[in-house]
Amino acid sequence: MSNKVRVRFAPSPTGPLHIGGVRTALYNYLFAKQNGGELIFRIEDTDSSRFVPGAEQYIIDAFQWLGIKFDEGVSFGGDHGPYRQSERRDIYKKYVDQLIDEGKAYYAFDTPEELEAKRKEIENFQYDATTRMQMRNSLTLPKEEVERLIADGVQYVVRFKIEPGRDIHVDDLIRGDVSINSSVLDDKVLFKSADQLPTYHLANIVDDHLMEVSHVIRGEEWLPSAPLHVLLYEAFGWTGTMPRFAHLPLLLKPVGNGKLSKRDGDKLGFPVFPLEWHDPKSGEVSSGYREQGYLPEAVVNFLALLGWNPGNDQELMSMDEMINLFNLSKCSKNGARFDYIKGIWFNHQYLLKKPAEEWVPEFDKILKSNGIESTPEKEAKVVELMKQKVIEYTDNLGNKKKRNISFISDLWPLTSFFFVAPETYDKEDKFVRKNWKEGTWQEMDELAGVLSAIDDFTVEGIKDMVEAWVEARGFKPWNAWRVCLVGTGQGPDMYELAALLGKEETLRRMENALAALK
RNA sequence: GGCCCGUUCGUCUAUCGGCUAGGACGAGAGAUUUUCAUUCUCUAAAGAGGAGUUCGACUCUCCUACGGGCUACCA
Repeated sequence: MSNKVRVRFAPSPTGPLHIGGVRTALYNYLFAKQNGGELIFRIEDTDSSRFVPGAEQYIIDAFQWLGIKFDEGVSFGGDHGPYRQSERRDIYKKYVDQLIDEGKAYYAFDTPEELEAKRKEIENFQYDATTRMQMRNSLTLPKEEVERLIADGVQYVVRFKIEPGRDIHVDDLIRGDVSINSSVLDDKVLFKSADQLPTYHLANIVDDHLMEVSHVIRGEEWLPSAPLHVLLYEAFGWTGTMPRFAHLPLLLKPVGNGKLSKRDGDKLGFPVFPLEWHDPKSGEVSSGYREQGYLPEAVVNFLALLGWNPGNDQELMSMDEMINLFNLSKCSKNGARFDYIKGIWFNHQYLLKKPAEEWVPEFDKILKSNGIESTPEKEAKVVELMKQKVIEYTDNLGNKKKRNISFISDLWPLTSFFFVAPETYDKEDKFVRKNWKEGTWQEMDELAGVLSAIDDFTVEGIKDMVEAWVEARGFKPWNAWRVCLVGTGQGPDMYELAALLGKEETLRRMENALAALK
């Protein structure tokens, strides 16, 4: 085997991809790319009862959206296939038989009912060296009977025969040496009778070996079975090419105890899946980061920092930077609470970095959903407005104003005044009540006159004229003026606002307001 | 219950024996402001507890507590 770094992400197609799985895949990707290696996409569909149609495609789509690219695997090709475990039955059969022939595994005929009875009979029952001789298997039954049972088509599983009393060491890249005594391990089922497929453990080892996987980077939930996997490598005589292990800490609930689950998302209102998922059976819809308006770069950056950091204070990183900086030994060992609030902040940061033009398509959708059809004329204005905003929002252009935009959709309440003129004026509006007093009408009537006389209807042009008038008359017209143009206390600076609306629209709104608020 | 892993501000984390324990999110306060909001500045906020090793421990060891995971013919 070459020394090439080859890692894999191997989900089971049992539903939408959990955000924790996304992070695991991301770390695999970063590690592979940093080392000039390859990332494999393998589908572990050895549990036929949990198979969910559409899940596989969902996972592929999710990674595409996130910008995590695979080098080979299901839908990506490669010469280590097939990459779907359900298509590798013959391969597994061969290796299982090998273990049986060598006496490292055995047939077990115990029915689920018998096992259940045993569990009731013996407290903390475990199928292992202490109990297997009491069970019905090829170690206790005469050879002839075993052959007869098999010939009769009696259901059996294949169990791994674990020799007790050995300390097994797993050299984990994140946790260091983890050791466990083989006596606490049970004789794991390697091959299931129910669907005639191997269990995860067997398929995993065989595939990783055959696919020349060099590093296994996976969630901490696999740590307890890592010693079993080491034993399997030994049993096959593959110790020399055994991959290195790295077990990642888990993502925990934002509040309360336990690991992050779909329920938490529902309860606190954040997605736990990258893409929206429509469950084919229940019809239930689960929200996705993409549909909620998150940018893939933000999601990736946010997730990367949940369990890893570059060792300094840097938080905003592009994928390339992360590939550069990633380091398994800088991964934390303890579980990370899923702080979705910070995820929103990341989105905010990435949104500000995006050129205004790139906001337009998304914003356009929001306009449409609010009944604003984009005419060519309006389209141009949208872009202009957004550019204006981005300039405001971005420090380096010297503007002191910024707005808290975390999602494109946040733009609507902030800009709706531009697209929707106030037709009726709500006199009970707190802002209107406060700023529309005796005499205001006359002032605004006067202001309308001033505005109509302005030829240079730009921020500067309006400002010059209005300020001169303000100076001469000695009152502050801004809030009342805002009532006229917006109808309430929203929007940018008044000069900016008027310039944005244009002379025609500004005067139209002044007229409307004067008529409505007489 | 058994086994394994972990434990620094509310949260994510920095520190790889020298710490006045740093940053970010969030929170609070003040300032700015032509509305809403921003922006700026500031503040509060942590080494689970107990033993040991050491000149010195957040960093190493052990115990306890707590948290997490696993304990299926699921992955």
